[in-house]
Amino acid sequence: MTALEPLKPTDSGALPRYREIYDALRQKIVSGAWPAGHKLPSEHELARTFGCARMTISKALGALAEQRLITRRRRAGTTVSAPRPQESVLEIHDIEAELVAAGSTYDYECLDRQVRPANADDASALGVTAGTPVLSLIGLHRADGRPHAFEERLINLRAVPEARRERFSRTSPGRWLLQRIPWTDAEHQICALNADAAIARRLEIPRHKACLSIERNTWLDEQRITHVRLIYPCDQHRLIARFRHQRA
Amino acid sequence: MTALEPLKPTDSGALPRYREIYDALRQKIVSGAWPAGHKLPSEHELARTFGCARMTISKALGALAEQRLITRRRRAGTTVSAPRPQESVLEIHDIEAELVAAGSTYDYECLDRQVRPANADDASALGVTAGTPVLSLIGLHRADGRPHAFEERLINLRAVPEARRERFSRTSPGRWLLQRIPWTDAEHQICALNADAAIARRLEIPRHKACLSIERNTWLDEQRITHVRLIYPCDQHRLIARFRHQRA
DNA sequence: TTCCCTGATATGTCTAGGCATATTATGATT
DNA sequence: AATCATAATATGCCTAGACATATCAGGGAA
Repeated sequence: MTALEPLKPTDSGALPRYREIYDALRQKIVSGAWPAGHKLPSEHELARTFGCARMTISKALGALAEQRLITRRRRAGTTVSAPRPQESVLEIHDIEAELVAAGSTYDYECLDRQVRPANADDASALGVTAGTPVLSLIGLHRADGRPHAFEERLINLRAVPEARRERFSRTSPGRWLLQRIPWTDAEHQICALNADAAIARRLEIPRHKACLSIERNTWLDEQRITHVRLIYPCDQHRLIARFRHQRA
Repeated sequence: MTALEPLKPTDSGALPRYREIYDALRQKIVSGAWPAGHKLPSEHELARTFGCARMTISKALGALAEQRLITRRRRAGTTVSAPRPQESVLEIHDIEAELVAAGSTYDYECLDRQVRPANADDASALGVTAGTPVLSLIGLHRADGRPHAFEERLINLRAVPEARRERFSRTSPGRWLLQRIPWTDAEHQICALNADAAIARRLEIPRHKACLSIERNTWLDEQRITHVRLIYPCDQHRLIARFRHQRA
C-alpha cells in the first residue's frame, strides 16, 4: 500500500491526463496494493496529489466506476469493489459468415417446413399462447458439403407475418431474420448433449456422440420473435468468450 | 427523422440532465429515426437545442460512444454506428457460490497434486516456457456428495509463488486464487466432449456421456496465472448468456 | 491536374469555480 | 441510553469559458 506520487508533468503528452490518472489508480487496484474495501483518498485530495482540477479526477473515477473497479457513494467516499463473479463477453456469430470467413463453402438445406397453430411444446419454447400461428423449420447447415449444424426453429408469425411467404429452401432463416427483423434482446443457453438417432442421422455422426447445443430466444421489446436450437458435433464448434475486468 | 425538442426544465428532477439527453438521443438511434451513418448535430448545436453547457452534451455523447451506439471523430463530427454481430454477456460463476446459492452442499476433493517443471503440454496449455515451475492440480467438485465437476488445473508458480505452500486438499484452487490473486484478463473456451474412461470414473457417469468442457486462461497483465479445464456432465450444467444491444 | 499550405470547424480535454444531495458524525433532547 | 435534528463532508452534476488537435474544404503553386 505505497503512497501515490504526483505524475510527471506529462511532457510527452501522449495520453490525456485523466487517462494517466485512471491508469495509475487502476494499477493500485489490479496489483492488489489497494485490496477490496480499501478507501480511496477524496477527490479533493487526489486533485491536490495529481495537481489537477477535481473534474479531471472525477472523470478518471467515473471511468473506473464504469468498469466496476470502484464504488462511489456520496459522503461515504470511494472504495475498491469486491471482485464479482466472472462475466465474459461471448460473441455468437452468424454460421454462414463464420464459415465463409474460414474459407469454407456454405449451404443450407430445409428438411421440414410447417405453418401451424402453436401446440403446447411450441407455446412453451416460443413463449406464446397456444394457437398462435407459428412457422416451424428444421434444417441443416453444411460446410464444404458435410453436415455442420442441425437447426430447429420456431418463428412467431404474429411478430413476423412476412415469414409465412418465405420458403427457406436454400436461405437460412437465421440470416433472413437477422437482415430484416429488428430485435432488442436475446438470451442464449448452452449445454452438451448426446446425439439421439435423429440428430446422428442428420449430422452423419455416430449415435451418442457429444454435441454442443445452443438455444437462442429473441425479443423485439416484449414480443417474442423466434426460438432456435442449433446442434453442433463436438469437434466442429467451440465458443470463445473474452473477459473484461469488472468488479461489483 | 423528426426534430429534437428542448427538454422540459427537469421540474421533477429525477434523472440528471446528461442522462435525459443520453436517453433522448439513444431513442433516436434505437428507434431507427437516425439510421446507421446519420450525422448528429454538433455539440454546440445540441447544447443550444437542449439549453445546457457543451460539457453536458459531451458527457451524454461519451456515454453513447461507450455503448458503441455512435462514433465521434474530431472535426468530422458524430455519426450513428453500424450494428455489430451479436454479443452476449456470459456469466461464469464460482462453482461453490453457485451450488450454495442453489441450496446444495459443496465440497472439493484433491485427487492429485504435483509441483514440476513445465513439460511440453503444460507449457502450451499455460503459455509459459518449458521448465517454468508449475503446480498441477486435479480435483473433483461435489454437490450434495455427488460428483459435479472434474477439474484439471495448472498454476504458474512464477506468477503465484505462494501457491506452492498450499495443499488444496479441501479448498478449491479456483476460490483460493480468486480471493488472493488479482488478474486482469481471462479467456474461456466452451465445447462438448464425450467422457473418456478416466472422466467417467471420476464423475460416476457412463462412458461416452456428453459433457460440457469449459477451459479458462487467466492473465495478470502479460503474465499467465492459471489454466483450468472444468468438465460437467451434460445434465448438471448449462450456461446462460444475455444479450446487450450494442453497435459498432 | 496534383500537391501542399492554410484556415475553419468539431471534438477532446481541461480549469476553477458553483449548487445539489446523500450520508455520516455530532450534539442536543427526551 | 435512545432518539432525533443538525452540521460537515464527499461525491454528483453543472457552467462558461479555454486551449489542443484532428480533419475537412479551399486556394494557390508546381
